[in-house]
Amino acid sequence: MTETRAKRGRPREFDRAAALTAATHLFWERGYAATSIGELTEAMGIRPGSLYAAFRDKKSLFKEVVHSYGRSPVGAFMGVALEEEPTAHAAFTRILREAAVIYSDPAHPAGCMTISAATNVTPQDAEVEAFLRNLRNENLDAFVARLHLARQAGELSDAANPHALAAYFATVIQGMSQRARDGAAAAELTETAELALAAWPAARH
Amino acid sequence: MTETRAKRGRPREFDRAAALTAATHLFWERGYAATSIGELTEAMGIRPGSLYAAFRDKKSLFKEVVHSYGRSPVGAFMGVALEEEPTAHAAFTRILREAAVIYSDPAHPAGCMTISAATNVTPQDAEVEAFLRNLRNENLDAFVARLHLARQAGELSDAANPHALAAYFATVIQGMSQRARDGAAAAELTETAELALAAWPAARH
DNA sequence: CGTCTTCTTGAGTGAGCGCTCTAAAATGGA
DNA sequence: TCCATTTTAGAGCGCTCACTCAAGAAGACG
Repeated sequence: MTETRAKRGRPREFDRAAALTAATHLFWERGYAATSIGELTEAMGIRPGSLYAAFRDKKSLFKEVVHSYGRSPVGAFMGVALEEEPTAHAAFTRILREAAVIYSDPAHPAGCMTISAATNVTPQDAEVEAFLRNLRNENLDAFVARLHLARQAGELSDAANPHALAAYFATVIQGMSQRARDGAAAAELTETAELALAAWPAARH
Repeated sequence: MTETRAKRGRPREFDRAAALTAATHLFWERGYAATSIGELTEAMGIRPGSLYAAFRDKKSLFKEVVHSYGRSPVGAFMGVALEEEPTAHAAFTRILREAAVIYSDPAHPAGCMTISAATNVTPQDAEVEAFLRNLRNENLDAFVARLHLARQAGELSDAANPHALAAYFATVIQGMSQRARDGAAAAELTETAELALAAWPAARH
């Protein structure tokens, strides 16, 4: 976070970004609650004291992991597609097709971390669960906003329901993440994406 | 399980079925790992010794909970629809519409327990995760089988892909469970279900 | 050099976990 | 009545958890 480089005192001996990447992999694979400080310190190559000095505590580390994940290509592809594609139909087509490939990419843990990393949680970790839930709902809001814009622009008929469509696509995406974690490969997820796109109202694209 | 009633020895003082229901509610709400023996015994109204005497251990209790859940209306509605409906289209239409209502029913925890109760799990609880994953994949297999039958019966064109369709519906259902746990109400889930049904190939129903 | 600041190390904290044990209590059968 | 059997209550087992602390190490600055 605070990247005030090389001031006074003993310099940090480990690569903070690399440690964050290692933590990301573990949290993504197992989720927040099922990942222990012991596993984290081992994967990050540091001792507990260093972890707490650099990242405050487990919750703060997790939140920073999620933020950096959200700025990575794998975590940001939806927002990028919404921005870059000229039409809503093109944006959601791209989102679903990319999700199929990204969620099943064996280069990293399956699925979307925001969707799956904090689903089974004790009451004292409820804050973490709510944190991810908010991100998911913000994403849904972005879908709704984009589809409202599309309707105003005439891409969708006035009869189309932006909220219903947005919720539908969010549902499919969350389901695809689950299927990826259950072992579904890119081929299956791509077929699912194509079928899901059949729900797009009117064929005027 | 073994319901050998009233043999010798001191009779059990608590209602085994009621205790199982209380455990179901907790596991459904929080998941396997985030539910402690202490919370279970309090909710079930018994002491740890009684729990272990009656249910063996935490894993066995959870598996029995899942089995009884699978035999309840809320847990068995998909299999029932697949059996009772004369056509695959009718079956999947009913499944999606019922899921919308059941997953968001405030009478019990949101979503499907089989989908959400063991997603963030430590390596030593991997068996529990695999147990639920197998149930999900068996459900997917049942979808595939039903759609194969439908194609043979001429309900679907030969060009239709039973596995792709089955995976698509499974994906939507798992996504609906997630959305329900994020607070989606029956109205939204029903809209999602109707949109999802638009993917059904050819309009010959 | 000495001092200040920060990081690293390794031991160790209290709390909560799943689970067990002992002894008393409650039944049926001999 | 007495014994065999099973359940109960309650204390407590060993272990792991997230987290802390004291002491030393490594740089910057005077």
